[in-house]
Order: sequence, then structure tokens, then C-alpha cells
Amino acid sequence: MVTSTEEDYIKAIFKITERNQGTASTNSIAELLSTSAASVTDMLKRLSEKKYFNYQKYKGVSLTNKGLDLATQLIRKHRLWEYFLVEKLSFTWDEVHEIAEQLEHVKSDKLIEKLDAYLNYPKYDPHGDPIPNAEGKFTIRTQVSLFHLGLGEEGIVVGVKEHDKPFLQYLDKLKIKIGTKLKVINQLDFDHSKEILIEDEGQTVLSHKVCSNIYVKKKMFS
Amino acid sequence: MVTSTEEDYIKAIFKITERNQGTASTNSIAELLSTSAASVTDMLKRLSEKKYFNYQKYKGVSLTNKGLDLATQLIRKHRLWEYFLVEKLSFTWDEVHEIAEQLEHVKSDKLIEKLDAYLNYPKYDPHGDPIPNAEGKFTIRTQVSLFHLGLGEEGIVVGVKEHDKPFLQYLDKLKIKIGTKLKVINQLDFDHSKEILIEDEGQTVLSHKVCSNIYVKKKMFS
DNA sequence: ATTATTTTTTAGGCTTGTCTAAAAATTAAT
DNA sequence: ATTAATTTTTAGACAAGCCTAAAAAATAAT
Repeated sequence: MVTSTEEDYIKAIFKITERNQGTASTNSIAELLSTSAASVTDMLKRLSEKKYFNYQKYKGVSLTNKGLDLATQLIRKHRLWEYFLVEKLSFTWDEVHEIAEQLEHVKSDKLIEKLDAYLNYPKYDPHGDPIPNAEGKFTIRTQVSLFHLGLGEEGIVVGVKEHDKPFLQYLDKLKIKIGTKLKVINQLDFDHSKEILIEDEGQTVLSHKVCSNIYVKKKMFS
Repeated sequence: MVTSTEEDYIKAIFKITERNQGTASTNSIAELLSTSAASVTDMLKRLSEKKYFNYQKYKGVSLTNKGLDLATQLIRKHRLWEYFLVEKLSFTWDEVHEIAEQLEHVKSDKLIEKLDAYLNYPKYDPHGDPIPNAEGKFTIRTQVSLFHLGLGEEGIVVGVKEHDKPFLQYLDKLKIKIGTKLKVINQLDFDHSKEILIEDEGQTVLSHKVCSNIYVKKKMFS
């Protein structure tokens, strides 16, 4: 049996080690889970007996295969629930994270398999992130950040990097969502901002930060 | 903030006081929650400060209006989720209780309202129990137990009393489900068993205990 | 190569929710 | 009206998760 708290730790370790290849530090976990470093050390010591990760004092932790499997299943659950909330219950993409965070802890393999089937085995969640299948495999898409789209080039929005609520609400207001066609009609070297033509919605200026948080699929022959 | 454990206690008190009008004893709560009487006393003492119920030493507990409201909302959530699991994810009625027991603790009013709307505001759950609406009101149906159906009388199954897994599976095997038409074709005074004609499925003998666990709507003019 | 800074761990304590064993109160029985 | 049986509460302990403050280890800076 694994508790919700334990699952949160596994997920945190996964998220951290996903980027900076290798180990997660005590502090980084504490920050991600909004808890103290002392609590993390405490938890790691106790949890490491369950073999979800390797822990050496002062050396940080890295997930074992067992831990990796669990993390993948948790991400699968989280993203499937997000998909359900948006597609079936018509939540907006900025509202679903907190709810999915709770739903992902519900224990029932059958539930998640049936949910997956009901949703027709979606490959991507409402933010464009891949949903692992029952075996833990997922499809990576070729995508670039909007920042890397050159002058005159076109792309279709396929995802976002950060899931920050105000950011997602900002995109909503601009009518930018997954599937929206964008075209770079001007770019300012000074601050790396871009003037973007939004399909059916006119044009707007997007900052460097916003651009690098939007993933697009490049249209090759426009 | 109310924890899942606290919610379980409120629900238990509600269930107990629902029948034997009035107060729930320490022992009855302990039994329902599969815990010790000592734990219950402990919990009651601490929880009673939150005003969900009135507690007097040695006198048992009874829910306040605040507690009653919470219990009703929990039942609403539980039954809506059960409905979802059966109607949308095609679970059978014997499988849904444990999963709904977890889902009901997910905190989001918006979630439950949207779920309700998505399911088209169902009035009864898969076991025939009424689902309270957002205001806590629910529709009681005129129903009698199959035991009270006389010789030659007909009825339509509208619910079951106990939700015991093997019992529900037994009914499944007999092809008895909600909406099934039944007719009493013989009854044995000796053990109060009845011979029943099941619509499109032939006939069978049902024990007293089984009969009194099946609720039917009497067909007035058959 | 020391000193300073940062990170991590230890130590001790708190709350929630649980337990067992024993004491106290209530209820039932003679 | 006592005694017996049952129910409930108290007492003391434990695990999971969390905290703060202080100590120890690792890393960075002079």
C-alpha cells in the first residue's frame, strides 16, 4: 500500500529528475511540495525502504524502475482525468489541475482502464502533454516553442510548457488554444517579442516569455 | 476544512441515526467503521468542537443541521459517482461502492455540479437509492419490498436494500436488475419463500431474506 | 587551505488517527 | 438492591507527516 503523500513524493522526484537528469535534491523536493527540507529527509529515510528510489545521505535521490513505473501511472491518471474534465465536463484548461491532483490518488486499476476506454484512448491531455498508455508508453510529438518560429512561418498550437493559471487564462482571452493556427508576421530583436496573427482572431504581440511557453507544430509548406 | 476520516464519521452517524431515529452509539459507529470504540470516543471528543454533531459522554451523538447538510452532500457525491461509473464507464452495480467511497472525498463543488449536469441530473443511483440535488432535496418513491407482494401480483424492481456484493452478483445471475418485471406465482408460508416469474427469464424461488431485500413498485392494474 | 555559505541531516515536538488494557458508568438480571 | 454484564471512557502508546532550531556535512570563496 502506498499513501497519497508517498505518491506526491514519487511524482515530485520524477518531475525533478526528468529535467536535470539524475538526482533530486532534498531542497528541490521540499520546494516543489511546499514543505520543509527536514520533513523531506524524514520522509525519504522512511520511504526508501519501499524501494521506490535510491537514497544516500547528502546525495539526493533517484527513482528505481519500480518508482518510475509508479510515477508514470500517476501521470497517466492525472492526465486522463484532466482530459475527462475538459472534454466531458467542459472545464477550462486552467481549472483542472487541482481537481486531477485529487482524482489521481483514487485507487482502482479497473477505473482508470475503463476511463481510458470511455475517453477513447486519448494521446494528449488538455495542455498537450502526452498521456502514457496502460504499459507506460507514450507518443512524443515533434514540436517547437513559438519562439523558434521564424518570420512568416506558420504553426499549429499543440501544447503549453507551464500550466500556470493566469497564463492559461491569458491565452484563453487571446483565443489561443490547442489547434489554433498562428503565423509570425513580425519580430522585434530588441526584446524577442513577436507579432502574431491568430487564425480568425486578428493579431497581437506576444512577449518572449509567452512565446517560449507555447508549443507549436511547424507547418512545413505554408 | 474537513478531512476524509471526519467525513467518514459524519456519514456513519448519519447512516445509523437514519434508521433508529435519534442517536448513534459509540459501539455502532465503531462497528460500521471497523475501528475500536476507544478510537471513536477519542474522535468524537475532538470532532464535536466543529459542531457537526452534539455529543454527550455516554449518551451517543446526533447530527446538527450542519452535520446533516454535510452528510447529504456526501451521499449526493457518492451516488452521483456510482451513477457515473455504471452508466458511463459500464461498471456493474456490485463493483462501484468502493470506488465511489474514494471519489466522494474529492473536494470541488464545481466538479460535482458539472458531473450532475453531465449525467443529466439523475434522481436515483444504480441501486435505486435517491440522489439528493444540490439543495439536498431528494425524491422518495413509493416502493414495497418484494416480500410484501401478494400471490399473483406484479411489480417492477426499483431498488435493493442491502448493497452486499455477493447478493448483487446473485441478482445479476438471475437477470434481475432495476426495471425488471416480476410476478409472484407461488408462495410458501413455511419459510416465507416465493416462487417468482422473472420477465423474459423464466421462474425461480427466492428466499424470504432475498425478497425483503428487493424493492419493487407495485403494478396496480395488471 | 582555511573560512564562509549553503545544503542536508538530526533532535525534539506537535497533530491526527489509530491501538490495547484498564477504569468508570450505564444497563440488565437476579 | 445488589451483583453481573455491557458499554463507554480514560490512560498510555504508536505510526505518519509535519514543524523549528541546531548540528553536521558539502560546496564555494577567498
